[in-house]
Amino acid sequence: MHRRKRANLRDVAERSGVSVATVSRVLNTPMRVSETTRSRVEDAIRDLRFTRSAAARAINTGRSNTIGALIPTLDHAIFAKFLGRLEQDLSARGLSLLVSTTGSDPAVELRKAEALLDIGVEGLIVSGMDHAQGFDDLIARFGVPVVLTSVYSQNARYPTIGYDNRSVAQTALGHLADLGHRRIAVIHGPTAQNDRTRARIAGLVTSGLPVELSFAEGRLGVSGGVQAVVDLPRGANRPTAILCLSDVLALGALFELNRQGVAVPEDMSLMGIDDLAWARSSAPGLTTVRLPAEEMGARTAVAISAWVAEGDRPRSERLTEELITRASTRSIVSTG
Amino acid sequence: MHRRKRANLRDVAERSGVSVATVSRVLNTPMRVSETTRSRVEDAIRDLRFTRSAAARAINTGRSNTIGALIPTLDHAIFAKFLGRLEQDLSARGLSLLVSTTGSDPAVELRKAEALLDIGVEGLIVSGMDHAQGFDDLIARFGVPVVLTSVYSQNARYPTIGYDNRSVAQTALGHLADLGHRRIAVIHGPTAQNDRTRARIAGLVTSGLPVELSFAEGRLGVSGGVQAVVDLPRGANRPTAILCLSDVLALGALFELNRQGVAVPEDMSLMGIDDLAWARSSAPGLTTVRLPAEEMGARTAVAISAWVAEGDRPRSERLTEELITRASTRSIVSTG
DNA sequence: GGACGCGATGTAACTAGTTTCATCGACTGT
DNA sequence: ACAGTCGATGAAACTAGTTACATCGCGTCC
Repeated sequence: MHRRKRANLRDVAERSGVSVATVSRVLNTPMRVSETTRSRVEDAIRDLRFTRSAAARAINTGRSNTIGALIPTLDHAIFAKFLGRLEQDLSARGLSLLVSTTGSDPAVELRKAEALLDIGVEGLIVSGMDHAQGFDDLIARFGVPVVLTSVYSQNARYPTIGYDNRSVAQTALGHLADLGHRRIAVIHGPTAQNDRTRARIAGLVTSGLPVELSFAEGRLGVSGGVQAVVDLPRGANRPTAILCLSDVLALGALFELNRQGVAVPEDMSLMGIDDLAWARSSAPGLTTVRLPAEEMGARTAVAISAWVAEGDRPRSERLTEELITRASTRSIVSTG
Repeated sequence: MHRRKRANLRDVAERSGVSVATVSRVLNTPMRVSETTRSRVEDAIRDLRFTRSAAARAINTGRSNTIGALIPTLDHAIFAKFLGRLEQDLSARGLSLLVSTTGSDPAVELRKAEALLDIGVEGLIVSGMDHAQGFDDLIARFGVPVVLTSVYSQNARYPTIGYDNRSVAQTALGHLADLGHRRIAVIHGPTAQNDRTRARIAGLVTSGLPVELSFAEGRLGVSGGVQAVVDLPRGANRPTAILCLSDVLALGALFELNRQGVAVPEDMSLMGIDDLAWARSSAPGLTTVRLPAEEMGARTAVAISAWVAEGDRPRSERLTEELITRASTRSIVSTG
């Protein structure tokens, strides 16, 4: 059975004995239609199970009520949190969210951005500062609002809504330095094509704090944290604290330290960045830097919807990170 | 500055001195246009930075190249995995994915389904069997393909692509029973409005295995697992194994057991369901039942795209779960 | 050399809505 | 009683494409 043709405005107009203009008014500005004809039209709409074609609306109003988001991956809870809230808050404003994942590959990002724009998104939400050559041209061609998230910068080409990644990393390192740690191992995800990780590392390197840092790069996931701890130097070089630039890495580190019988925080302080949901519940609770992912989603929803609906280009917003001190870190001198 | 009006087909036609039909042909069936005019038109397209209006295309072709997905939450990694793969594979087939989260609330689901259909999705992907009253009417009204995921059933109203949740739970319980466990605590998420959790519990209750089960419901998250273990009975009633109906609950349980100094698996066997990425890396590695979330995403992409493009209504597909034995469970008799 | 076929192109109808402008009738004010 | 105003409605233009059908050369075949 082929689906029978859906009723359109003309059908409704014919059935209710009015013009298409009147039907359109019933749908858009019902107060301008007399009570009697309105109810007649509404009956016809119900009888014919009529639904407006979104495409036809879009062609006239120029609005698709759709926003596109380009994110590196859904596999990382921090993006999932952001996206979940973004979707909710956009939905509350009558906008739907088209999601595309890029795997952190700028070429893929460019391709998917074009696909989203072709589909007709009214605005685009993109992670990070660095994008493929040609990205700006593409945006200019479509003349569509773009906001950058997970980063904050005053002089970016597009408004940014996010945190200052250098500062985030320094907040974390400052805590460890305050506790007296001087040899600190930093575990981070891939730096290639990830400006946020690079900014965090830059923040650490330029912190000016009296610490000696060693860096280990692993894949961004629990297994990356495990591996980095396996490779940790022993003996005199051994760090007294581990700073993971992402909580998932810290989870892996915690597992591996457990496996090795290294007590946290007695024998090793451990710290993450993100404050994922489990960080509060882990044993020991994970000291971390809370990134306001949900708030970022909420603010981004507000900003982009105002931009597409009223044309208000938003300002960049800096969301502040927060040090969350739990049981996984302790002072180096309190050993005795 | 107002964005200047975007060029349309007529503009391109005028500039290149051909009719709109010819321009349309250059875009859709370039081989039917002579080389010379084609390049002339292509130049005009480039000069005017012309891009087809997706809405206008959709109105004519009846295709929006968009699929909607309704999922309970993005906060749970199993859905994120599914969705990530689904998006990738749809994208490879030229389809974009509109994501809506429902928070497991059928009323919200219904509302969001309607929003997606209004926007013009060509197909809908929905989790689970149970939906709000009115859902079927809505689908019928739009006459749009729907596939149900995370569940498998031969006699559902729509094709299902997923696993048999009763069987999944029985696979897990069977493993514990085989190891000799007789008193088993089951930790699960909310059963209200979650047919999958209910199906798993039903599978356990009707397993016919010689076990004594106790059930604890908590919120679906790490903290839910923690709390359930805190509440675990002591003394003679104490179970010898814990079965969590989701890995996130197992993670919470593991943390709390760690905190209590209960050795896993020596003093307590622990098992999950899902096989999330970290389950391999945890200390000890988590015995679990692998749910093929990614494969589900891939299969769903294939099924729905064939349905919307060629009209092939897919059959339901049962994806099989797999027992993954790791270090968190051990035989009850091997204590001595 | 005229009919035939074919590729290339144009004209105009068509998709499903929104919106402008004109019209009509009823009510108000003088 | 007659102009002025207002609310309700309709006709038709308009959005930006696709596509069926018509037309126009041009080379080929008989």
